[in-house]
Formats: sequence, structure tokens, C-alpha cells
Amino acid sequence: MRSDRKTAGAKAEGKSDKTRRRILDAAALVLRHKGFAGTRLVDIAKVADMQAGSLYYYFGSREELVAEVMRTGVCSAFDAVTRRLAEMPAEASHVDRLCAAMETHLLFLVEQSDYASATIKLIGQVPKDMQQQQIATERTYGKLWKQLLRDARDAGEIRADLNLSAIRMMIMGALNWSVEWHRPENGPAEHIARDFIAMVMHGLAVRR
Amino acid sequence: MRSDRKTAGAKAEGKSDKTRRRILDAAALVLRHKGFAGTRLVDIAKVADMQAGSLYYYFGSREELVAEVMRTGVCSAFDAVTRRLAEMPAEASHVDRLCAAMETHLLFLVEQSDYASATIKLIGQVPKDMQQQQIATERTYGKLWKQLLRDARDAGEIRADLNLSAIRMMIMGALNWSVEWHRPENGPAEHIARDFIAMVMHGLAVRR
DNA sequence: AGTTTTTTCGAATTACGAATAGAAAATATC
DNA sequence: GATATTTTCTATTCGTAATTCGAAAAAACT
Repeated sequence: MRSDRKTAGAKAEGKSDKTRRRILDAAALVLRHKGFAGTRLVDIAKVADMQAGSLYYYFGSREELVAEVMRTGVCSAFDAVTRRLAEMPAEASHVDRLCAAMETHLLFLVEQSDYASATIKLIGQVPKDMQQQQIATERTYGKLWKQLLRDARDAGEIRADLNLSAIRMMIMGALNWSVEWHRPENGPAEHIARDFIAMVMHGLAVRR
Repeated sequence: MRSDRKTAGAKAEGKSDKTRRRILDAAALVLRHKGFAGTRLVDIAKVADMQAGSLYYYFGSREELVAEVMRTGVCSAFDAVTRRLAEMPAEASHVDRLCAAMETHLLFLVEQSDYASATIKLIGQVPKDMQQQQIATERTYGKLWKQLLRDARDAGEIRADLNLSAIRMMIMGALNWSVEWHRPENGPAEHIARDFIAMVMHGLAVRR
């Protein structure tokens, strides 16, 4: 059994923690590509360079492992967006901030984090109880987006006649769906983001 | 073994065909809610009001059954949109047609067809070979959308500086993602569609 | 170097659900 | 109404992959 020699929040990372992370990384990678049903423990073990049985030294069950990948996925995306917003100049408009959030979310998803893309993919695949847990974790991230939209609307920067909840879900949907189709050969994610933001902000219709 | 007393395209539907459809309906319903991994044959059988073993009289395997649900899902969505476009007045603009297609796709997805919503959900969940097959089936539907966008652009009705492939995927993503979040209590799908179309066409930003 | 603790292994077990097959029931045919 | 055909049921088999467990190996400690 593992000893808990560390106090919460310790910074040094021992061998055991590194192995644990290696397993999580492997799981995120495989899950991202094969989904929940398609991912077997032996697949994860192979990538992590160990035997399937050994995984149980670190995680109580397959579900527990997957759940931690998903939790990490949401939290890391939240962090990435939050950090990006934090480093914006104070004079940035609410719309600027909204656009930055969209760009960051998309880039993070498709070319930075296996955890985040795996999480998106898994949301619709895991059993009901895990899903509940997951939705709870996502609530904080959802609130951030809700706030971004509300601020922009209250400042008169975006139109006020739309159901912002629906708009938010549609935006997230467009961004999240990219994990299903985006491949590097479709071009750099920055370009996708640019065009998407152009559409969302100014519309497809030509100005008269 | 079933006799093939019917010639292709016969209109009368015998008892056997009705049972077959009952199973497909049940499968679509369950798959829509539980996904690929979460759906067991006994679940489908229960809804179809029969024993799991009996399914094999109609389908060679679980995969075959799921594949037929998915094929039906894409084809029916294609039909719904095509029909809607066909009954539009000749003087309708290309943008009008594009909007009609978006609305139809969304409504069909969230409140008309378990087949269509199950299909969307399953795309990222099924094994690689089924996925290939599925993508092939979807190609026709994809072409329809590509054409709608291209026509609108060529007619000068939408801006010409955007990557239409990416835009198409983003639009489909926003619409498709609704199967993950939309519930009747979020309000009628018509309203969601209206707001989404407003955003896509005219943008969130207020006009100066 | 010897001892204890942590980590890994790999074979065995278990659980679950798809698939099969032969009997029974229902339905159609003559 | 008897016979043939189709459909369904039930119990069983089969395969796969998660999980367990005791032993071996590695690492840490004295």
C-alpha cells in the first residue's frame, strides 16, 4: 500500500507520482483516439509501458482512471482560458475577451491537451453516474462562459435579443465538435479559430 | 430462415418487416440515450418487447444492427433537409435556403428522429471500420451542405473571405452538439434555431 | 549487506454480455 | 384440421476484458 508521506499541496513529485501521471497521460492519449468503449486497459498499459494488472496499484478501477482524466481535462481547459484572460490588457473590451476565450479553448482542445479532447469525446459515452459527476465539475467552467457573454451584453457590445444560454451551448458545440473532425492537415487551428470568430461576431451575411 | 418473397421496393410491409422496424426503433431510442458502450442487447430487446436472443433472427450481429440505425439516421436527415429545400419557393435566396437547412437539421435532430440523434452520438464511439463506412454514407449529406454554402458565396450573399469547409464543420458542430445538451425544458427547438441562425448570419456584435 | 517497503509482474479468476442452437409457440398454407 | 413455415424463447456456450492475488523484482533505508 502507498504511504501518504506528502502533505496536501506538496510541490516535489516522487517517482510514484511520475508513474501515476504517466498512466494518466497514456489514458488520455488512448481515450482521445479510441473513446470509452474502444479503450482497453491493456492499450493504456502498453502506452504507459507496463502490464495491465499494475494499473491497479495506482487506480482502484478503470472507471476511476477515466474519471480522473476527465476531471483533469475540464480543469486544465478552465485554467488555460483563465490564464489567457488574466494576461489581457486592462483596456480589452468584453468582446475581445470573449474572442480570446474562444480561441484559447479551441487551440487547447485540438492541439494542446489530450486530456481536454478526450474529455469532450467521453462526455456522451460514459455511464450516467460518471456523467453527473462530470457535469458538476464543468459547472465552474460553464459559469465563466456565461459571465463572459453576460458582461459583453450588459456593456452593449453584443446584441441583447438572443437567448445567451443557447448561444453559449452552440458556441461550445461548434468548438467541441472540432475534436471529431479536425486533423492537422485541415490547416492550423489558428485559422479555423479566426474564421469561426469572424462568423460568430460579424455573421456570414454580407453587410449592406 | 426468412424467405425473400418480396421484390425490391415492394410497398406492402408484412409482420416480419414491422418487427424488424420495431427492433430498429428500440435500438435507436436506447442508443440515443445510452450510447454505444452503454447499450446492451437486452436493453434493446426489452424496449422491443422480446428476448435478446430473438434479435438474431433479424440481424446477424449487434454491429449490424447499430450500423443500420446509423445508416438510417443519416439518410433520414438528408431526406428531411432535401424535402424542405424542395418545397421552398423558387425565388428564395441562397441564404434563405441555407437557413432553412440549418433549422430543419436541428429540429429533426432534437425532436423528430431518434435515429438521427443516435447517429450523431455514435459517430465518435463506434469501431474504426464502422466509422469508415459511416463517413462514406455521410459524404452525400456533406456535399449538400457544401453546395449550399458555395452557392450562397458565389451569389455574393455571404462573405467570401472564409474557409467554407471549416465554417461548415463549425455549423454542423453547433447543431450536432445539441444532442448532448438540449432538453425540452430548454425551450422549443424553434427558438434555439432562430437565435443560432441570427448569430451565424448577422453576428453577435452590435451594428455600428 | 541485510532488511523493509514499494512497485511490478503475470497467471488465474471473475464478470459480463454477445452469440448459438434446439425446442416451443405462433402463424400461414393447403 | 393437418402440415409446413416462420417466429420466438430459453438455456448454454463462448470470448473478451476487467479485476485479483501471491510472488518476484526494484528501490529505499539502516
